Amino acid sequence: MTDSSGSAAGRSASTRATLGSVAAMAGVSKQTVSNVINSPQMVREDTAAKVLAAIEVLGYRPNRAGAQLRTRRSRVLGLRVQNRFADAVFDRFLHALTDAAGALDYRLMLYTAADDTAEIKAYDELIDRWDIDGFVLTGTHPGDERTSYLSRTGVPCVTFGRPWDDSGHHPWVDVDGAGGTRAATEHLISQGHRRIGFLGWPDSSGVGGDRLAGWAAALTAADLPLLEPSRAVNDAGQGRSAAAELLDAAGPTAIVCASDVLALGAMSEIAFRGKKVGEDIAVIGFDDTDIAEVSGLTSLAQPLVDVAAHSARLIAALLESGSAGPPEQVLLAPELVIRPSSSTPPH
Amino acid sequence: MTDSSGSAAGRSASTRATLGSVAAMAGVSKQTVSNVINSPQMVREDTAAKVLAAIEVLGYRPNRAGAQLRTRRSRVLGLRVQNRFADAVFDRFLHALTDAAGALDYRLMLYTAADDTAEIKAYDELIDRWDIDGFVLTGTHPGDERTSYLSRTGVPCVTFGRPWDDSGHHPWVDVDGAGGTRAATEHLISQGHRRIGFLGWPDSSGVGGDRLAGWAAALTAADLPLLEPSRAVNDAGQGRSAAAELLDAAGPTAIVCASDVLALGAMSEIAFRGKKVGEDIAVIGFDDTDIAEVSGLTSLAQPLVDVAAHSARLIAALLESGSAGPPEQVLLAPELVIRPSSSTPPH
DNA sequence: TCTATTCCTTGGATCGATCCAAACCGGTTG
DNA sequence: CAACCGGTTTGGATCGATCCAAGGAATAGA
Repeated sequence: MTDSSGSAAGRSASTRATLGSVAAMAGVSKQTVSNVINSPQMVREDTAAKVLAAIEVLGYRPNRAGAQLRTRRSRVLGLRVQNRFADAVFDRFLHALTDAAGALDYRLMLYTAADDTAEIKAYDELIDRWDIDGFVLTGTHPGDERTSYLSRTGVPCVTFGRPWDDSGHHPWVDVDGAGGTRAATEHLISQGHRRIGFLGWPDSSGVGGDRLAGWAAALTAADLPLLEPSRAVNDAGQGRSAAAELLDAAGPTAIVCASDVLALGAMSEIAFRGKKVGEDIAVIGFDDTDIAEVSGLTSLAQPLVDVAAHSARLIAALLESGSAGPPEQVLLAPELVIRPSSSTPPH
Repeated sequence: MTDSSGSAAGRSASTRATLGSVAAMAGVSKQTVSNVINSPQMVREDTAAKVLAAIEVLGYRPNRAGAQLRTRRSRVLGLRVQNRFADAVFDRFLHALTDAAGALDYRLMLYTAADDTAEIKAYDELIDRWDIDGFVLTGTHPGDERTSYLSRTGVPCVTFGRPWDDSGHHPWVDVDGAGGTRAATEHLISQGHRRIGFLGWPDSSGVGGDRLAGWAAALTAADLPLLEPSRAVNDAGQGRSAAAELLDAAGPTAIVCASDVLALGAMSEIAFRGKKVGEDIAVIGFDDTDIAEVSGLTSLAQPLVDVAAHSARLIAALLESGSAGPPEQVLLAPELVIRPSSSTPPH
């Protein structure tokens, strides 16, 4: 041990520092070294100093595998990635969550599953074989069986997305879609718009219904007409056709959309008709993706960094102190980012 | 499976099946059970049958933590996620890699790092503390110190992206950018274009230089003029200004771009000038992102599923059989997806 | 001085798997 | 009949950490 370099850089794999080697060097027992690291308050200061010096010299880093074997805790969280096409919101959430979990000394392990049934099947294996401590679930929807399965088996989880049927017995974090579309609609009303349409998804339960509800609430509160919403799956082409119907049927001067992708469809239809987005017909999207930024589209930005931070905090709390009291539930407001597509009053 | 009590669903945490409990039930030693799983050829058939029956009944799943402690192998790969803005190509790669690695019984663990230096600092910790077996690196560039650091410390890695300075002593997978832009340029030439410009990135080494080179090669081969390339960072706004310069300075009838984002900038500038993309001036992008799909932009699709499959295969080979012979290097061709932005001949 | 109490420290068992060397076994072979 | 053999099987040590119960030293009270 004359060689001071304990780091991976300067040594061969055989000379990794262990709890035992640190203990030997500091002249104490392994348990004391462990206490210095895990329960510093129960070791005398001078002893701790000796141990810390040894840790420093040897470049000791506690190894997870050993601890994990004893404690049955891996400090690893599972996150499913959809194998369908990339979803900008999910991907930004994933990045933020990696950061937020890392700050609490948790790591993310990825897995794929074709659908919820496959995901539920994967849980047992991930838990038994890989010792995953808990899960962060996304894309909750009415009839979601994943959370009930997990709570039945006693596996901690947090969801990004509220439970849409029962109140749920797990902590969750979500973005207030209704609040967002309501703010968007009120912004349009304050600009002078009176005929404001909604372009949403076919499924009016869950997220889609929430966003629709905010639009409807704002109009009702302002005593304005509720034009029949138009619906399309989340695709620019479909969105464009649906926008065409909406324009023909109801003649709105502004359209609130359930997503940026639908908004993009609406904008192309408007441009195709020789009208100008913003000047002739206002459009507002949801998610504040690249699409919004490059096309000057007003949109609702989800506070994904905060969502991730809360998610990490909630599951860490669940794992470390168990569930004391009712699960915490966090609802965050999206931010309306105003761009040219909605900043001109109607003529 | 008449009784599901072996699965996580039907049991309390205390009754997990272990190698020992399987051995006891089958009336053999732990080692024999281990052999049935890891070296089936060295156990007699009737013994194996007994053991397999016990495994089935108990729902036994070998636990990684124990194996990992002994073998120093975790079957976990590290992948860095950028905490800068989301990158559609990276995200699709991540999804595909999770799948591909999973098929080989490897899992992905994520980590973040602000820059390469921070990433190098993170390696030691990830290896010592979390027992990560190897890394999949993305975004290689000239002067990249990560791979040399890893090879110096003997940690296996594969890169998505070729090494841009030396030939590298590690396996890699990359997409042939030059081949792609060359094909794109040849497609434009076959449409009748003669003045074809290039809108690229400021940095002409690495990926950007590769894509530029393909364009130049096609023009040289066809004996057409090499218009001065225009350059901008990867942003639609910057791309638009650079496109304006290019249009003013060289009067091209077609523009090959280093990315879809730049192409989007070019398209807005063209539209702003009252010209039509495709009919008046052709544009081709790179990456085949959502942008391309929704705006009818011809683009080069990177075969990310194949890239991921090769990456997983190469690092698995490195981990399982060590490096026998020179590292394998895979170069895949992107696919030209033709859309309206380039399908009309120039007038 | 002696015991009680608190605070700190220690040795040994343990988690679940794999590695290793030795034992076993039915069947040749010298 | 003993030595030998390859193919199987076994017990015990081991990886690196934590849990547990007991040991020891210092302080306080009797």
